[in-house]
Amino acid sequence: MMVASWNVNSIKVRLEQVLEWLDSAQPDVLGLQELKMQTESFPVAAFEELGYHCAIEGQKTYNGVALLSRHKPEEVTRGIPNFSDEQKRAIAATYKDRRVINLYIPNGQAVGSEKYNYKLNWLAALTNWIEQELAQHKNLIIMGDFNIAPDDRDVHDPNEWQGKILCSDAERAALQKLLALGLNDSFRLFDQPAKTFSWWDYRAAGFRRNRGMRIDLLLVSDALSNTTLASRIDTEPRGHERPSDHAPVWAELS
DNA sequence: ATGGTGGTCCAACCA
Repeated sequence: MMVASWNVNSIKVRLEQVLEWLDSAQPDVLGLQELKMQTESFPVAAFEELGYHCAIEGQKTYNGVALLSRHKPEEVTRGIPNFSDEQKRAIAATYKDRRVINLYIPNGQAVGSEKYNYKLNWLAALTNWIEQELAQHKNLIIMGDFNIAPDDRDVHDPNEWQGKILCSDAERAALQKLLALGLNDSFRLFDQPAKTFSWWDYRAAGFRRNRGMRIDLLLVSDALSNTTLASRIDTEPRGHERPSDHAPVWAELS
């Protein structure tokens, strides 16, 4: 089973690139973030033609997440239960014996800002929810744009980013608290090349200079860690014309 | 040099 995650930064602009990637990579599940489109406008027919079901949580202009899948989604959950949020950032579904959660975690703008506090509150609500999900679903996969670089290996220049947004102690501690529930960063279950990133700023030729961060993650529950066969980042689409600023990340599970 | 690019949607916000 191949699972993948991609922040597409507008599904309208990136539709052809996503269809092309699905056709070549053939994942069983693909989580998309930053649709920037209302649910009713989502191009369902284009994905159904490739044999994918769609579960969508969209909104106008900002945010928005979707799960595309070979199998029919069951038990679809939209948003974090019992957490009031205008911003559409979470969707979950069950496929056979596996629960998949797709997240677009808030960016947080700058440490100490109002958006940063929203991010930390969001992460606290997420952790409460995931604790409940894990109690019900041993086989849990959490994917998405976490907007957190787990540690300094995931940052092109750790000194430059020390204590800044995506790297601050409180964000990293929140991620560690989530992992401590019984989840694993699938990428780090394997040897990986140094300086492997999933996001590069559009500005200042970030991709060409590999000034990136690894902020797109695929977490697998303890029950699934021994069944995880590979976890990679496909940087190829980031070099396309009119690319998303994020690359797709994927994992293969037995 | 404290910017820069890109998406949404047309002024200003978000990343």
